[in-house]
Amino acid sequence: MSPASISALLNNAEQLAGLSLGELANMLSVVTPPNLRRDKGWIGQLLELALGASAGSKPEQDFPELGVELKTIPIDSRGKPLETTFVSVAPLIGISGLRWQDSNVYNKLSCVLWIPIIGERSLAPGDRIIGQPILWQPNAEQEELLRQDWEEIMELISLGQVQSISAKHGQVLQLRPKAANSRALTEAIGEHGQPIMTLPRGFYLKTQFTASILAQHFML
DNA sequence: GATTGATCATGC
DNA sequence: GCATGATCAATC
Repeated sequence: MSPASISALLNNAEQLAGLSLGELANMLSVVTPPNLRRDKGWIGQLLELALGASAGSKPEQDFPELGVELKTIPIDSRGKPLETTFVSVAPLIGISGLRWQDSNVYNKLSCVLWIPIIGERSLAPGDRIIGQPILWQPNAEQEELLRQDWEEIMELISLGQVQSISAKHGQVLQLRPKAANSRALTEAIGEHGQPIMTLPRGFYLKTQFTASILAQHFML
């Protein structure tokens, strides 16, 4: 089921455009939940199944042979993203000397197949519509913004300032909790260089940034 | 209404 | 707990 080339993958994704998620779920014999409250990853997993992404929880791209990451993005009827986009968990220890080009963020964002999902929050998941896919690679300006934010955040983490980093840091990339709940803990660097336990964090793309990516392609 | 911190499901 | 897939929901 895994596509042999990027063009095949893109073609497959284009065939899905216009379908509702309920229709796609029926085709795949998947049950459509009434809401996403307990199924937050349902849309992403449905599209992974439909496009033949290698399942599993490996810290890799969805199509490692193609070097492509698959991401669904919820948008309203005007094409504006409704949510930030999760990229990857942030390493909090063992990060000295880690370079931007060796980071998980760089790897995952080097080539992304965006699948817009059209529908307001109030619309039932099964009634939301799959939009036209966008194959994106960051241009020089976008990569520079990402790199700057990543380096600033990672430096603060390495200096033991992780607990002072809020979602306000960064222009396009932000660091926010990424955990089962607020009681989850993981090891990090304290302000005096000592080990501390803190909330696991993840990197997210701000909506303004993803909106610019979508706008860039809508104008083509 | 946008943003930020919190949370849900699943398979190791 | 970590990594996958994200959205929820209280607060600003």
